[in-house]
Amino acid sequence: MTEKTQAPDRYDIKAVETRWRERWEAEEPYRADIAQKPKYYCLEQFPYPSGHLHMGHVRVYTLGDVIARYYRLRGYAVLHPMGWDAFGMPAENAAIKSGIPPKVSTLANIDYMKQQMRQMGLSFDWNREVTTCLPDYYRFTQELFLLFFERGLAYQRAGAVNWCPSCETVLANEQVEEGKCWRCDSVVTKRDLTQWYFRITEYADRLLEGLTRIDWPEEIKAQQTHWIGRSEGATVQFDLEDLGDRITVFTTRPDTLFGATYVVLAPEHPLVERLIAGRQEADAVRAFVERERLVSDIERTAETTEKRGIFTGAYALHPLTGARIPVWVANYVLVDYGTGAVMGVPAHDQRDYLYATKYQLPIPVVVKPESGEEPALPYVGSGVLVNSGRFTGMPSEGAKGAIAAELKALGHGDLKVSYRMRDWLISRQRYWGAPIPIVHCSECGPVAVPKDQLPVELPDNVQFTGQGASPLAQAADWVNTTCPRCGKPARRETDTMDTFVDSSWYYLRYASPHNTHEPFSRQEADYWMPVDEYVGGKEHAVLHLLYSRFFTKVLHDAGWLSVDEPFQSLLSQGMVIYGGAKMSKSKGNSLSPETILAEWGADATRLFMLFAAPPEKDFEWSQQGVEGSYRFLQRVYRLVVRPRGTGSDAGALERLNRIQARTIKKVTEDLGERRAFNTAVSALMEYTNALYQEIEAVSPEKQQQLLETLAVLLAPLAPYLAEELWHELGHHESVHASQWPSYDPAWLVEDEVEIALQVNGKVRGRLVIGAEWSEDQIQAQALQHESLAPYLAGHRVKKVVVIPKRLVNVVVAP
RNA sequence: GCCGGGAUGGCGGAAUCGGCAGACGCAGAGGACUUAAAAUCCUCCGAUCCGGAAGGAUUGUGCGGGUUCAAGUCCCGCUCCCGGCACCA
Repeated sequence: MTEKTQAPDRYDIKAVETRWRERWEAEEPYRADIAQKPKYYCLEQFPYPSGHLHMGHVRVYTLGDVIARYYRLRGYAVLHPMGWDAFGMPAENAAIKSGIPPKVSTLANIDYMKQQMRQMGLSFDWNREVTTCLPDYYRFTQELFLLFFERGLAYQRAGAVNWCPSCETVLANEQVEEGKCWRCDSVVTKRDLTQWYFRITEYADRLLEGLTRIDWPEEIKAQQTHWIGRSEGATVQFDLEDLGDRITVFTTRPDTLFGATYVVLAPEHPLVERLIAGRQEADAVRAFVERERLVSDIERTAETTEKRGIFTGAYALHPLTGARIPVWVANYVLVDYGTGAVMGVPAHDQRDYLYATKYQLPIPVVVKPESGEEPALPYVGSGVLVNSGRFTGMPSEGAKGAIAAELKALGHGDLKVSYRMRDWLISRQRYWGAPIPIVHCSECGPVAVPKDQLPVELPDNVQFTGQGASPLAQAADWVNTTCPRCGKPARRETDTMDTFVDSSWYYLRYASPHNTHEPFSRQEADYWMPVDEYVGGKEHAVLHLLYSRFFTKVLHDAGWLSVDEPFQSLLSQGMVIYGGAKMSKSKGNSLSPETILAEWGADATRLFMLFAAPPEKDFEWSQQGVEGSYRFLQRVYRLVVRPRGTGSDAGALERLNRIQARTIKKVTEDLGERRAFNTAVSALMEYTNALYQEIEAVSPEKQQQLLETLAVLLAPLAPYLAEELWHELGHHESVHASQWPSYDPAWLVEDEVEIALQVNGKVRGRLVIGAEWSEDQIQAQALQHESLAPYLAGHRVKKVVVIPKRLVNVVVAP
């Protein structure tokens, strides 16, 4: 009995999804075009093509897709593109193992992942796909490098850098987490190397200021603010006794200057060697410096590490008192923050206090609390200056400026702002990245490759050994070239760029993906930018998200762009959890999107991810949970296709009109403003339940209209089923090209409301009131209501609070 | 230590501007349909107590205070959990 005369009670997910996927791909309904209507740029962070989507990708692309589909239905010109962050080490490491060239494996991975995205029903405009490892993209990455170079924002510098021994390359500061490589977790060591940097510190204040103008989660803004680490203070210069030199320190507490009893240099400070030359302390200091240099960064910068130091034998002169104070070298001073030197003020700094106690240096108090009592040491608060020459008696806050001014007048210091953030180290000693477009000439130095010679393409004939320097260095016929300026023999730069450079501007390339003569056109970028909603993970809070803001500001300054912030709003989604923990292969709790999509289909998978938690919270996958979403979709399907009776019950019609209006309003707000997709889904469930209750009591025309509303509201969330229902309802165009429903606000106004009757705040009864009732009328009815009688009898009514449409609270004396 | 976020039934979560806590779903219980099961449909479902039941009382949003007619929501003081930073002068 396979014969089916009635509508089936379930739909075949695979058949439905295949049918519409094929049609959508043929018709390309998601092409973004500049149009005479408001634009909406919805972007999700593009993936590294590892070979397979993971559940985190499924979540982030679902969230973005809902937003994109919603705004399309609202009539916006929507840009919703996708691409590939395709340079990076995994492909190169795979090449070392397997011999398959990175380009080959990467492009194959892209093909597979693209097919997975198509299966998920994601509404990307594939005509705008960008792939950062292809020359038609990275030639512009190189062009942007040259722009930075011309503007003095890209420069080479020698110095100690972070080196990941496992990745065989250097890392930027942002890419070292607790002393370990962000990618592979190896302990990072130091190397002295000449490397390329982007001068992001020049934009520190603008990066801070911009945060006040964008709609990002507090959490992410706080992380960036802290990373930038702006700190207002002063420099103070201490002349060295018997030497022509001076030591410059940075302090945030110039008010405590009179309490400085010693000066400390970082072990790596360039002055150390000059200070000790010829002194009896020299050998001991050198030995100390050598020892400290070997200590790893994690240990070196841990707060709990014991403070160790050594006296250099040299003395400095206090700039205001002229006192002789000893110069030390100590492990707790960092060479790359401030000036790499500090003044030791033991009474008013925790670290200096510990140090001075250990080495028996004097600890004079120069700030006392307002109350005048003796402070417990170290006293790091503000107060009034004591023992501070002519500044004695001054409040410490005011003394900061006064002392800095005095120093400036004497030529011994000035006000100064320091930042924690360092310049961005972008060189990588790896093959699979965009080559830095520079030629090194022995006559002219580093010379920019002229624009018309871009791209500097990666050579194919290289060996991947994973050893030593960039594999590019071994490609002799590639490395050896001529100087673009003088024509003499020269060598190409063999380092490639950090892949974060590629991803710092991809959102602009989407505006002009086929432009062959510039990275993007200003006219197109100005139409689409800024990104209205950017969806991605929190792990990029100070990496990609900071770098992209920096790029946008530089391009704005160069006149290439009108905006100076790339991402107006940021939706930062939580992790996908399974079995109580973040998924990982090592924990054996990973879920494969392939299996899940095959079992439940894209719609149920999407719907469950949206329903089970708000976007920014972690989301736990559960088998029973996705079953619930699957059941709901089947229930909706049955509601639409099953044979239904009809009727003309005026009460039912009114109730259905009301819930229809309420649902449209709720789903509109939840998708559009609140991004509360979980409550949007629950509203649709309630609507569906209500339709089940009494849709048969109204006319066929009203039924059609109620169900059409359901299909359109469901379209952003479950695009395949919505399309199927839309066609079941007799339409021939796509539901995704239809219009978001509107509602008559009159239906939101209830003409009868049940309110709570409280006595002393406790609910004791209920009362149905008419919308037109006055407060007096409500109060009168409430007071005579029989349910309150036992509670009012024998008590004096002190007060009656009437909240229209909510409750009446009668306050009685005990 | 500092910064940010959080804590609500057995579970995920809702309560958007101080106004009836627990929407919606999951799990569970009962019932209908079925030869049976699945599926589906209907009902119940914070805790404690009273009651045969209908119903009622008390209590309840991490803890302790406070403001208010009214607090999950506001204020003060804590506890614990998650995330970030961590000798940054």
